[in-house]
Amino acid sequence: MSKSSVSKLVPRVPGVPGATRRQQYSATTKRALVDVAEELFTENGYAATSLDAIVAGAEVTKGALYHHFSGKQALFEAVFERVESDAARAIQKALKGHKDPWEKATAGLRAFLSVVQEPRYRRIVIQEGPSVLGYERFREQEERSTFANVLEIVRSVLAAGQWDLDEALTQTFARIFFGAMSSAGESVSGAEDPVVAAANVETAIGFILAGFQGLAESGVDLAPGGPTSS
Amino acid sequence: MSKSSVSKLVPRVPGVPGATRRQQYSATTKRALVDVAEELFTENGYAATSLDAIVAGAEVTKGALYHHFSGKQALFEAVFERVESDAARAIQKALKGHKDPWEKATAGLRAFLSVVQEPRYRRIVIQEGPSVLGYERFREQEERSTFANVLEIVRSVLAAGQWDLDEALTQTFARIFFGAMSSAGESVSGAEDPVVAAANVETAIGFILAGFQGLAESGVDLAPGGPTSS
DNA sequence: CGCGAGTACGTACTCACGGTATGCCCACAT
DNA sequence: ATGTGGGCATACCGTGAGTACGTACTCGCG
Repeated sequence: MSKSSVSKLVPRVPGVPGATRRQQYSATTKRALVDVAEELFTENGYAATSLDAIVAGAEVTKGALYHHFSGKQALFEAVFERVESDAARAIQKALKGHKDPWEKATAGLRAFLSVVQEPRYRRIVIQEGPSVLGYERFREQEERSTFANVLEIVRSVLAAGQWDLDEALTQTFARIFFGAMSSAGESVSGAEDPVVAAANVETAIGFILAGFQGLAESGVDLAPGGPTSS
Repeated sequence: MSKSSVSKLVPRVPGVPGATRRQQYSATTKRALVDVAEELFTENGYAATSLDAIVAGAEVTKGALYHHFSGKQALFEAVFERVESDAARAIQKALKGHKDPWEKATAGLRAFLSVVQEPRYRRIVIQEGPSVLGYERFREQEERSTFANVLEIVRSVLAAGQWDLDEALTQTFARIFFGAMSSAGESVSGAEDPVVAAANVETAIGFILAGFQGLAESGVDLAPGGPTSS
């Protein structure tokens, strides 16, 4: 009863429904903190970025920071999650509209290559992520964002090849491709000419995919210890 | 003249030729520092390991540490280089004796998979390396050790397939495989049953290699934009 | 409209840790 | 035998993460 009329009693602000002024202000400073932290972490790295610099950039004090986050690492995690989810969204967007699994794969590849060239993704996710979060948390996070996309692509490709593998092997394939593309991303963003490097990567990966297609057409069976001639 | 009789004038110790007692003592403490640092870095990570703990473990003081190393990061680099060179040596040893490039590749794969399961390699090189050393230094180091081995394998495989690619594309292939194997190593060491996981990895990689062999036999040309059907 | 309550911060401090400055001691060359 | 410098120990400093506590303003209610 007393709650039913909340929408009238509490002052509302157009942008964010269901929030009081206090909550809005709070959310604003929290966002400012994450924004500034993302920028400074990307520029100077985690260790070299002091909380003082962050709160100064956000024009607040440490009291505010420690009100919203339990510490420096928690703040980093907030930044990390945002960068990761943005990346995952970008990739997912690129996947949409492709029905053919091979096209889907190349589209996903291109999207991933562009994501992996963003400074913030490189620095925060790839470079600092494992060290700051620890390997376990890092993998958990990736598992349900970027890696999930790769896994989906691999599934569709494997399905297209009429291969029916168990879950573990599928995951292994996905891991391998994920690592391959991460490394590929490095060779792109580290190159003096990223465009040429990106073309090389697409050629290389495309060639691997072509090998798969060839095997699919010739109806090779995929089982442990199978394909290798030894 | 005065130098010609050095071998008689300076006290020698059997184990290390050409070193005075002082130099030996010095080398011993330096080694102790690196040993303890490697252990603690592996256990608790870089940030969570204090210099006080290291010097206590090595039974020296910070004066000794700063005499041998310019700082914490320099000490880490010494540890890093040792772990990396050990890994490279192990892989190179596994490569010896194999003439057939495909056998060589699988042998290298197995060696790499075992290396990547060592806690110290995982923690110091993979997890902390990029963050502590920075991406540039990290890649420099890998370039001339572990990655060099992968590159060599890729070269021999490509040569066996009669493919003649330019340097950039070869490097790209090597990068991709390097990343693939790194990731594969994770899925092995992170699995509840590493033996099964390792078998899965070998199956997956073997399958990719089989795809290559298939393409090689059918004489596919490898050029930018070539193999993909799109 | 005021008023108690609690949220959202600000301020001032602590303490751990990386790094530095300085001095001592003993092996080593002469 | 002796000075000299390498090899280390000790004492100190600055920075920065985290904490304790104070304060003001918003909110919900009578």
